[in-house]
Amino acid sequence: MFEPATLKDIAIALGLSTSTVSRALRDTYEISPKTKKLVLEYAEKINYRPNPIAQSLKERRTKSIGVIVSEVANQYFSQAINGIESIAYDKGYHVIITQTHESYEREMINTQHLASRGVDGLLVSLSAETKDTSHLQALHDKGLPIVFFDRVAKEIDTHKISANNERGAFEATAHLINAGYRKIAHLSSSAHLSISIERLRGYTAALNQYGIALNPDYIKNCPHGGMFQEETEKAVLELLNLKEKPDAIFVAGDRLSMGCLTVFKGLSADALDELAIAGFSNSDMLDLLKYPLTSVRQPAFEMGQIATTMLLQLIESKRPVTEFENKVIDTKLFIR
Amino acid sequence: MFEPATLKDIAIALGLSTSTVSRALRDTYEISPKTKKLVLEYAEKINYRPNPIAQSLKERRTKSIGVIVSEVANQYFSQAINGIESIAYDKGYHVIITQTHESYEREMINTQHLASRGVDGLLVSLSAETKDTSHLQALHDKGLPIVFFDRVAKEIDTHKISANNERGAFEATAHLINAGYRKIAHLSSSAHLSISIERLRGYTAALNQYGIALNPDYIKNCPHGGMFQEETEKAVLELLNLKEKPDAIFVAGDRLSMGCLTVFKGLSADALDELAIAGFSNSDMLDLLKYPLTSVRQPAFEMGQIATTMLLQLIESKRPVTEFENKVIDTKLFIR
DNA sequence: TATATTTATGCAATCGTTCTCGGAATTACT
DNA sequence: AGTAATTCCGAGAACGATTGCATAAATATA
Repeated sequence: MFEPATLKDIAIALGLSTSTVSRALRDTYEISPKTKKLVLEYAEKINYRPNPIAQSLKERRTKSIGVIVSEVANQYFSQAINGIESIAYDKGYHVIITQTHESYEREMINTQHLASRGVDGLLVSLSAETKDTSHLQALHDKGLPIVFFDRVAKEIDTHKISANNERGAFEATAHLINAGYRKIAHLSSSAHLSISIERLRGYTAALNQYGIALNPDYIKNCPHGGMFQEETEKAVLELLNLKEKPDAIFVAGDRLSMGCLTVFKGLSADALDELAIAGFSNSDMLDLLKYPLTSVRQPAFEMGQIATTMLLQLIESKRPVTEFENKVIDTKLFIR
Repeated sequence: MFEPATLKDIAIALGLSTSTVSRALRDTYEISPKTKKLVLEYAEKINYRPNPIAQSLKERRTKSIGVIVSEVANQYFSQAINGIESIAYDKGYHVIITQTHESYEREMINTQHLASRGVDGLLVSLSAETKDTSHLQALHDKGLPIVFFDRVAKEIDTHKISANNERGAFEATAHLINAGYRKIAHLSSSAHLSISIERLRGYTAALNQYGIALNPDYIKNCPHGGMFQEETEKAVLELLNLKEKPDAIFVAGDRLSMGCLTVFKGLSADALDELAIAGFSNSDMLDLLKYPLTSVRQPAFEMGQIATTMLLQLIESKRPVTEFENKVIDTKLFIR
């Protein structure tokens, strides 16, 4: 079986003590250049690698960060993860990705799992089901660095980074209005998520600004963020069956946008006649779609990078950080 | 800061030794029921959790498996990862996902990283660039369990699971032939990948069976599997600029299929006149595309599950396994 | 009652590192 | 030459959990 060399092996081979070898490898000043060279060369020769587990045990850190997202099979998150990795690997940190599939229970399990596994920090985007964040609050209180991205917990005081959801939603809605639509519905994820609240705010602000009355019937929520297509389908059909049928829909999420289009596909052409759709999406296949989807795109990669930079800063800070940042980044509108 | 309770804390609190506490918690027969109860209740009360790092150091296993894929922002892989997780988490294993972005160098780095981090096993799908698999062979020789999925290394003797690429390719090509196309091109990933070889074989077999001569000009490879759109674009345009322009293309990969369609989008309608396309893809947005794409879909989730089951079997096997399985699973054709 | 056996617990080593001490050996200074 | 300062290195204790071995106490046996 697989037996990597240890400090002790080197020490014995060179007739030194493990302390000396350890110090030589970490380039401490108290070791003579001669000895250092000897050790370094031998270590190189036998391809010595310090055992990260022993190091973790000793140093009480794992050089790894945990990521909690709803699912990787989502363009926004997979792009954000790429951003996270790009920074983390640069700084020598491992990234452990976990998925909640929008379930509160899985979010708690994953949180526990990562915490007990001893990650040095957490990058979290809340699940659609999550209303109570005390599982995260508890860890944060115990000193575990946490940074929220995209779907943030407003009640937890830590670094947060999100897109300018309100403005993005405003722009998309305004675009629909400017294109002549007046009966604009809004399809959103679960109502309590930060992103849902902000996007709703942008939507209503746009209606307001253009003097369009808000119709409560036009607002539909999908508590599972589109994880269950039936939920999306029900919401869309309810909208289309209103006596005052909307002529446009502003959709608040990637998965929901796709779900919505999928519902459309099953409908006759005249049911969709002149029905416009705009929505948040980070897919890069939108140009290939049959049905044109004006999209609000989030800078996912950059958000991942920034979140990670913030987290590593928290992790590597000497003294406890008490000033927290709430960074907001602009989205981009792609008209189709 | 965050100081979890240790065995010692319990031992001191109850006036016992750490060994007794440890044994009580692991329910050893030599501890009296009285003491066990005492320890268990106290541990429960203070919410004791054994330190996994210390356990790993002692037991020489980490209860984690490493996954190497080209990228998670790929429907096939994200679905496979869901399958992997579903099994791994059930059995108490962590999953560490890494991405190669189709780069050989990153594959080596990730492999090293995971190995030194002490994962108990590896689930690997090779990068498009990888020709030499000695980095994996070396670890396998040292006893690290490895299971390949999708893009397998034929020269390494271990469990493997892949789709029936040859038959899938055959069916897709045959479908194009049956639909009346005769000048069928083939766009593929890097030529040395197992999946490329098998899909090419299926393609040629279909042509053969229907008595269509194979035209070498019709076969184009993209060494980076579509990671660089320019590469894909060049290949597609070369095909379309042939004097004997193909009337259909069979595409061997998910990303390539999308890349191909993206090229199409930039072309005039008559350049595409009667150009059919069929390809491997696990996207669930295909029905929403402007351009119909007949797809070969792999059972990604199941493949992830099976690969993980195989890996855990290797990991938990008492004696070294020498008989390896090469599992092949059927794909499914979706005609569009 | 004296000895053998069982039962229940503690001691100490171990996994691979890091780091605090302290102590040789060498060099510098009166 | 004798002392002080410097340079270099090793012993050993952590980190938290597991486990072989020893041993005290309790019980059984003669």
